[in-house]
Amino acid sequence: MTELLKKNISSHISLTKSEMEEFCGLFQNKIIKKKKFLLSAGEICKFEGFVTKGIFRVYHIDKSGAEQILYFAIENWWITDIDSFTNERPSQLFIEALEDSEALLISKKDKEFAYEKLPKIEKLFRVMTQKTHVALQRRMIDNLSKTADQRYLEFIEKYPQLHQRLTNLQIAAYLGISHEFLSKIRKKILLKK
Amino acid sequence: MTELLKKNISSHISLTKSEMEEFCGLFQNKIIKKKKFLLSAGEICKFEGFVTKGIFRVYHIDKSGAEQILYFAIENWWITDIDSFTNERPSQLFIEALEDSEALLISKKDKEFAYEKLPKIEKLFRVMTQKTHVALQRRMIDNLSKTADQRYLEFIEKYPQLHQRLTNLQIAAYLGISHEFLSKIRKKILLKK
DNA sequence: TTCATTTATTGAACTTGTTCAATGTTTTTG
DNA sequence: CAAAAACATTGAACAAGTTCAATAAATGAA
Repeated sequence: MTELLKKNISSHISLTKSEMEEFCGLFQNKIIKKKKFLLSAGEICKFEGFVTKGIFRVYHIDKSGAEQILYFAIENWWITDIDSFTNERPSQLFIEALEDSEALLISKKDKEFAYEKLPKIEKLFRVMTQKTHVALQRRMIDNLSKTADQRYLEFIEKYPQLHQRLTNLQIAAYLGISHEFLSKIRKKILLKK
Repeated sequence: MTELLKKNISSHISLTKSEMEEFCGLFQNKIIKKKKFLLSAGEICKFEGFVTKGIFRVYHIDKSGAEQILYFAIENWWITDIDSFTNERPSQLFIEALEDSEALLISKKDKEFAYEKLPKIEKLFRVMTQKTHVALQRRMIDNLSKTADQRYLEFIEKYPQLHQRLTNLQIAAYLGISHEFLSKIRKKILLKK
């Protein structure tokens, strides 16, 4: 059940077999049905999770009720509200399953235990956070400099497997545009082909 | 000379006096004159830096020649191109001093030495990267959901000391709008007061 | 299968933001 | 100090993106 997790960890750092077993033993499998929430705004995020099945969206709802999708997570991706989890403060985010999904969760206490006992775990999360940060920097630059057309085209090119599983409403909330405008962009692209 | 650095580190983790001395001893002071570059796109970023004087801008130039500012760094902030530094690949970013500035720099080799010898340093950079990442997530959400007016007002409110040292061109490049439009926003705000 | 709900498309009017060009202001630098 | 360079403002025309409302299409639940 933790095969995918082990493979993921191995892609970042190297652990001995027993270290790997010990660390992965700290995770608990959780099944989340479509449209159910792993986290809601206002709660304190009690877990860091690794997706083994399905797909999640991590999003924010602003004062006017509009949704902004921070990221999607499919199999082999990690999910958490890093701010709420590390600082134990109420989350501003929602994490919702978009399909029947499963994730392996680790609690804060167990994660801290791992940091103490296995120094390489500290490295694992440093490296992963760095990579996530680099990706977000790129997205930030793209959002500052590119039109919605370009961002949409690059999104479907970069995540072909992902965009097929999403509605246009969700993609629009990720790109930061209205779904009506996304519909117009899609039409324009179709006409050009 | 490393007083500010020590204080900064202490705000994230606790080190013994000798650990602190050893780690801080790995940094070299560098003076960068106004309009000079600490890093240019195409180069491999050889340092991670801590600003002790002045101000830097970290920015990207896109294909059409427009600049997007990823962040500013004043005294007590860290600067690097984390992607180029960790993966030793050509940078896409420029780091330029906007005033006569100084920074304490650590090389990759010395930083890796510190990771090996002082496990707490691993924690230091994990924690710092997490905080930076949380801040960038917030900025991403703001950029997806707020108008330029709101983003400008929040910027000057959040960084009052910073915005006074910047030109409107630089603030516009950070907010992702043209400087002409920023000028119009400023006028509108003045009229309202 | 059918009815209800969610999702997608379209058009028209509107708002936000850009571009370009001209002009004035401030800052640098020789 | 004077000249040059960089910065800021403004207006007009335009492009990008939103909002609202109507309709069609797809999906899901009973």
